Amino acid sequence: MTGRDIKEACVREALKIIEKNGVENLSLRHVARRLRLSHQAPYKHFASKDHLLAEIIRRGFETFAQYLEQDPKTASPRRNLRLLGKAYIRFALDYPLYYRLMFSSPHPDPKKHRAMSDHSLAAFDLLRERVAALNLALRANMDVEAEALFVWSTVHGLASILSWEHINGLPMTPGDRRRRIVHVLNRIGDGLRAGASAKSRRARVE
Amino acid sequence: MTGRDIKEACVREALKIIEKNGVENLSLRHVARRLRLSHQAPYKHFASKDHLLAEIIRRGFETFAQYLEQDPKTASPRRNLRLLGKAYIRFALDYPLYYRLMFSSPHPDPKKHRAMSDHSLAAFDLLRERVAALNLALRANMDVEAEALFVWSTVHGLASILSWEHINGLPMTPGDRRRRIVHVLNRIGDGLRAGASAKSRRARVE
DNA sequence: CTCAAGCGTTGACAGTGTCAACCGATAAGT
DNA sequence: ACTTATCGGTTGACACTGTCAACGCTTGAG
Repeated sequence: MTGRDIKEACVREALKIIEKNGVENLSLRHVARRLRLSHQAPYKHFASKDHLLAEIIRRGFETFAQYLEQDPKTASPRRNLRLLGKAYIRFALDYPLYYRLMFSSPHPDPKKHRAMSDHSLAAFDLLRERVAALNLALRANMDVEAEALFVWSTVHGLASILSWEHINGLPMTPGDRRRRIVHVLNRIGDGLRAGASAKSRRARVE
Repeated sequence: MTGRDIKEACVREALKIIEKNGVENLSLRHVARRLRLSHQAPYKHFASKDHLLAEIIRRGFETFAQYLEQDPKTASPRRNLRLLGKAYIRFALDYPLYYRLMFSSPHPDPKKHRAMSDHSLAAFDLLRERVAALNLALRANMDVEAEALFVWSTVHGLASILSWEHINGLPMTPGDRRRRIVHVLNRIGDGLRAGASAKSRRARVE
């Protein structure tokens, strides 16, 4: 084993350690020990501990992007938006560890962090775009930005709660979970429908 | 300065450090140094670093509970639910640091952690109760648990995004922010309305 | 007056991130 | 083909961390 293999092995081993001991107990020396290498070996592949963490999170965003873009673009804007939401949730359920690292952990490295939040912003762009498409198709007069924030909030909140409970093992059968996810996604649709039909009365009593 | 004062000072100083350097760079020795005490002094008041962190988070949940319960109970269940949502958001905006520590950080101490997640569950209970009250008042036939999860998801997601951006300083004027918050809360109401009027067709095409 | 407990101290130890120096193999340039 | 620089591994050292152990003062209870 040499070269890029070791880099790969570092990432893999780091993920195992995070999964078992939590991200706050990750240590490069531990990684090196598990790989039977000297404590400085990982530094030949990552400039610092934060760089290793950043790489892990980067991969998280990578597969996240794959999830979000993998869904087929159908002819129905409404269905496309829903597929995006489902993909988002599916990612959070498939990779709760990644999800928590990406969205519920103190990020490292303000410089790399820029690249990450760019990724995150790209996801939001995708969402905004689909909301805009829906708006166009319905000939409605949505406040696209605000509507997108609503969708984003709900989906992100649901994903957070699910990935949190997924770990915590709160009592919720898979059937229940599935049903409630569908329910929440339905409510998003309901909200948007209401927004689309209420064309001009943007200002409402608070 | 002695006794309980020092305990208080530790918490205060720890908060300052977290605010400046992030929670992952908090160290008891640093706290002690800033207080011109020996490195072991804090251990006379907190059994471990995690216990200090747990105390900080506990206080977060405490004022969180105050926020959620401070709003007056009006006669309108709908209004009550909305007030709860607003209080939730207000807390996240007033104490973004607390909010992130409570909901977006690796928690310490699995034993204390039980007490914390109890607090969090208590908040969810309050929400569920108000949704149930709304359901009763409307003589609707909601799936209260699912409906509450919808509300919880949206509010929590919005609060997360806001507290995240609040730190990150993303371009959003206070006016915009206020308007969008109102918008999202309106959408929650729209979703619930749709749920209340669709009494029996619980199962819908996914 | 004794003495135990509370609360501060110093000292030590293992574990951490990271800098510096070293060293072999291997690829490049002359 | 010989030099040489770079890559990727090594050991050693440093400052810093959490935490245990032992020590001392101060003070209130018996």
